[in-house]
This record gives sequence, structure tokens and C-alpha cells, in this order.
Amino acid sequence: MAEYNTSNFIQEIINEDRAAGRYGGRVHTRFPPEPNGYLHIGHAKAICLDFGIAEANGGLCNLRFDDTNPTAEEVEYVESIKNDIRWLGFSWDDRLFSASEYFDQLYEWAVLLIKKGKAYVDDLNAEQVREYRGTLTEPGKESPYRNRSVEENLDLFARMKVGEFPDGTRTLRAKIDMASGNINMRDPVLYRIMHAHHHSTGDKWCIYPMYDYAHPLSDAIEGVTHSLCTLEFEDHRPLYNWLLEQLEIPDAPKQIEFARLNLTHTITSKRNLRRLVEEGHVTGWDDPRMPTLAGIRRRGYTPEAIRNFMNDVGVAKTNSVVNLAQLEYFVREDLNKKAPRMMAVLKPLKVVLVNYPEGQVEEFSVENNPEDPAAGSRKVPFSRELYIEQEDFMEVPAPKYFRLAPGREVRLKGGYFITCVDVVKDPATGEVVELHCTYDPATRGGEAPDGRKVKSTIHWVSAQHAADATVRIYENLFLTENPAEGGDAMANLNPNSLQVLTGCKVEPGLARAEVGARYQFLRHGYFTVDPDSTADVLVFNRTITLKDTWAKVKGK
RNA sequence: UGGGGAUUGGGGUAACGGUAGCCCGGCUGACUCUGGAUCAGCUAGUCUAGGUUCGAAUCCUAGAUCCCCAACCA
Repeated sequence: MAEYNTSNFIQEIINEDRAAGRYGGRVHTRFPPEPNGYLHIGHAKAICLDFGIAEANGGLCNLRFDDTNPTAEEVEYVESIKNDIRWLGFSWDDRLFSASEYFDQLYEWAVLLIKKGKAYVDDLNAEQVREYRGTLTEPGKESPYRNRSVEENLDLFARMKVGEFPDGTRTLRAKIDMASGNINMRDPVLYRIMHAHHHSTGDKWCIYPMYDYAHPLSDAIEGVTHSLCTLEFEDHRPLYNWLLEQLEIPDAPKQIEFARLNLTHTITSKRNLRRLVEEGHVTGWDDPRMPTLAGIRRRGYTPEAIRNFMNDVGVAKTNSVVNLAQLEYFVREDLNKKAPRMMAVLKPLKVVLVNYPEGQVEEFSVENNPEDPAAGSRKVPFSRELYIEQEDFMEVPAPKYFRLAPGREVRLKGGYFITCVDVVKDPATGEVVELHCTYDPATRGGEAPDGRKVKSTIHWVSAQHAADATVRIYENLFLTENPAEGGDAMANLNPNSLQVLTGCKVEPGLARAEVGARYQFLRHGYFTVDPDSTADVLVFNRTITLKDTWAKVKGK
């Protein structure tokens, strides 16, 4: 895997910090997901950045669950997140943390802020707080509770903690500036009352810190030096810094913002992804049509491909939308190197070699990957009755169609030259149901001693040896050029995003394929063994690309 | 009384006062025991207007356009 691409503005900041001797030369980052959903391709950018930049600088990266809102968070999500990060190939070693571990410390610091006159308990309700906050162009006004005494604030805050007040009746607010042009500085809420069960602290707390309060302080506790987040938090940086200043944190961490990843044809808002799951448009968060890491993993994407892609896309502060084709390029690049070639007939047409001895079986040696000699070769059984692809035969060949047709000779991959001598049709429907062909014993292995050439090579499987398979072809869930985020995203759902082919015939060697193994089925593309496979029938997921999708849209 | 960011070919990203480069895409060819593979080539760009300078994507001035912010979400 390529080294992390460090030609970006974040690395420059780190270089400056080191040159100035800040943080004692340390680089410490963190990936801070909220466990309220599955990780998607957009998160992969942050993960690659957080872990990658730490690694590239000899530093460390923590995994920290930002679990300050118990109503949204679940254990299922923390497990999936850990799993996905590991799958991408990153390790937090023993540095697995949660903001909830710091609740005691955070509370102590809040008390300290109150004592310093920098925070107060406000009795305004949510609606009133909003009214008092002002608007984008008008200043806010101060809460009537803003100038309570330190003693009263201390007393009220302690009683909030103990559970004396119902949800929503009071908050702890920072005392900053209700007239600030930056709305985040208009006395932001630090703590709210929530009588809710937390997946990790249980019922110990009924007040929970807000992100804006917990995040900078969690960074500080962990000794984070560079706290990377997305652009929409730029406005929060003054607050981030304000808190660290008030609490006189030495070597305060530094928040740095970058542009999140947007991909064409791809929904990356958790809200919409959740809708897809909850409304039953997909089978779950790991449905291969989903842009979740669990989904694309099942679809056959590799972690290396994703990391290479992230490296190539780079990181900047410009809002951008990357073409899905660019991701797919890296998937193909990686799979071409790694996926063994196998023969699989998706829509079988039986072929009988009329001059091949009945009952005879021989084996051909076929290379596993022409791009990787180290992948070796395998033995493929051959016999009198075979299956070929229906589309590899045309009774009346079109111009520039070089595959099998009556009277025409082609090569069976790795095997013999065969010539079609007869076409058997279903008398009722006229449909071609079987071909009779002759083979040339002299062409064993695929070369003719007399040097004659053949225009085309096709794949095949021996009928008596083939394994049965089902193939699922997944397309993108969205077909529009740039599906809009929000409600109308659902209007762009592609109802034909899953096609199921049964009765496929695959090489017998595939019967022992492991779940998750990836193959290239020659002309058909890339396939991954799905967990739904049984002993009798293999299930493959196809990694389909935009070219297939657009070809289909155009009716080709 | 608004505040914070951004702007380089079709898309993404480098160059930080000194030859505008790389990747994806698209187009042309070549080749192959199946290519959507591989190889070679081509394509096309500094938001605008002024200014500083021998020299500007880069510095200055003034505009334009786009994104984010008014949850007791993160």
C-alpha cells in the first residue's frame, strides 16, 4: 500500500509546529465518531487522514467515541465502527476511548468555569434560548439568568447533576458574548439535562455535555495535538480555543478543518442512509448497494483500493465532489492484481463435442492471473459436455462478432479449438438449446500446430463438473448525476439496483471458495463470495461499475 | 451587526515570486488465449478587473461566485 500522501496543507501546519518546537515535536490525532450509525465511504477519508498523518509523522492516533448524546447512540454501532476501522487496516492499539469516560473530569471543569464566572445556569427553555440568541444579522440579548452569583450557579448545577430538574428546564451555558458575529460564541450551551440511559455509563448521569464542550477537552485529556475535523466546524474553532484558554490547558490542541468527501451518485448523509435501512429499500447497513464500509466490503471493494483512492484524492479546504469513476479505478486496479481469474458461465448454453470420446475426462492447466505469475495455475476438468455463455454464440453472427457461430471455429480458453457443426432448437419455441461441435485434438492447450489463428476465445465449464451458483448484480442505488442530499434523494432511488441470476455454472474449484474471496470472471468483471452462500449454491456479488450502469440506462 | 471559509482543464489535487505538474475521465492508436487489462499518444486550466515586479496561480486593491453557521445534534 502506498505511503500516506503528505502533500497537503495539514502536513504543512505540522511541519511548522515541529520547526517551532511545539508539542515537543509530538503528533497525536484522533478519529472521533459518534456511534449513531455505520461508517461510510466519507468517514474513510477522515480515518485515512487521522491515522495516516499520525503514522507519516511517527505519531499516534486514538479512536474515541464521541458519545455525548445517549438518545442517538447504540452498542451495535460501536462494534461496527471498530470492525470497519480494523478492516481498513488501521490500529488504535490500546488507545480506545470514549468521551463518556471523561464525564467526571468534564463536570469538574464545568464547576471550575462557574467559579471563574465563565459559566452560568440558565432557566430559559429551548424556545426562549433560540429567541434570545438573535439571528445571523442581529445580535442576541442576554438571558435574565446570566448574572446569577457563583454560589447560586454552583448550587443549581449540582442539583442538575443530582436529577432534581426535568429535561429541558435548565442548561449550563458559557458566558461569552451574546453580540458576537459568531453565533457559536453567543453563550453556547455546555450541558443539558437528559434523563436517558447511556450505552456505556448507564444511568449514572442525567446531564450530558454538548459536543462543543466535550470535544476540545477530550482532545486535551488525551494529549491530542492536531484535531482534524470537517469544514462545518470552522465556526466552532473560536469556542474550542476559548474553552482551552479558560481552563488554562498547556500545549492546547489545535483544530484543523478539511473538506469532507463527496462522491457523485453517492449518498453520504447518515440521515438518508438510515432511511434506506429503516424504510426497507435495502436489506441492512451492509447491503452491497450501500456506501457504508460494511456494504462496499461485501460488494468486493478492498481496503487497499479505498486507501489508495483517498491518497489520490488528497485533502484540501475546497468543497468538492469526486467522480465515482475515480474510486472505481482504484478498485479495478487493486482487483486486477489480486483477483484470480476463473471461468463462470452466467447464462449457460450446452455444448456437446460430438467427436470427443464419451466418458473421457482430462484436465487443462490454466493460469490464475496473467498479471501475476506468482499466482500460479490450476487444473480445470474438461469433458464431452460443456456449458458456454449464451451470448458467446450467435446463429446469425452480426458484423464484427467473432465468437461462436454455425461453421465457425473458436478457442475454448486453455483448451481446444472447436467448430460448431449443428444447432439444436426447442421445436416449440425455436430457441437454441444446445450446440454440437467438433474439437481438434491437435489444438490441445490452445495452439494449432499448423499455425492457424482463431478470431476469438471464449470461456466454458465442464457440465458434469460445474458447481451451481447464484449471482447477484448490484448497481448503484442512485442513477442521477449528482443526487441531491435531503428528502428528494429518495426520489432518485434506482428500483432495479439488484438483479439476481440463478442457475449459473462455475468452475468446480470455486465450490471451495471462502466468503469474501474475490475473483475476476473474465469478461464478466469482479465477483465476491457472499456470506449467504450455502454448501450447494455459491452466491456471488458483482462489483459493477458506472460503465455497466450507463450502458444499461442507454438501453444497450 | 452579521460572522467564518473557498475559487487552478470536464472532476480531484500539486506548484507558495521563476518552465502550470500529477491522477481520474474523454479521445486516438497498438497489442492480447476473452479486457472494463496493458502500452503509447492526444485533449483541456490559474474567477474578474486593476496594481506591484524583469517576472504573478502565488503579493496588493476592488469586485464576482460558491459553501457553512441562528439543535438543549455531532
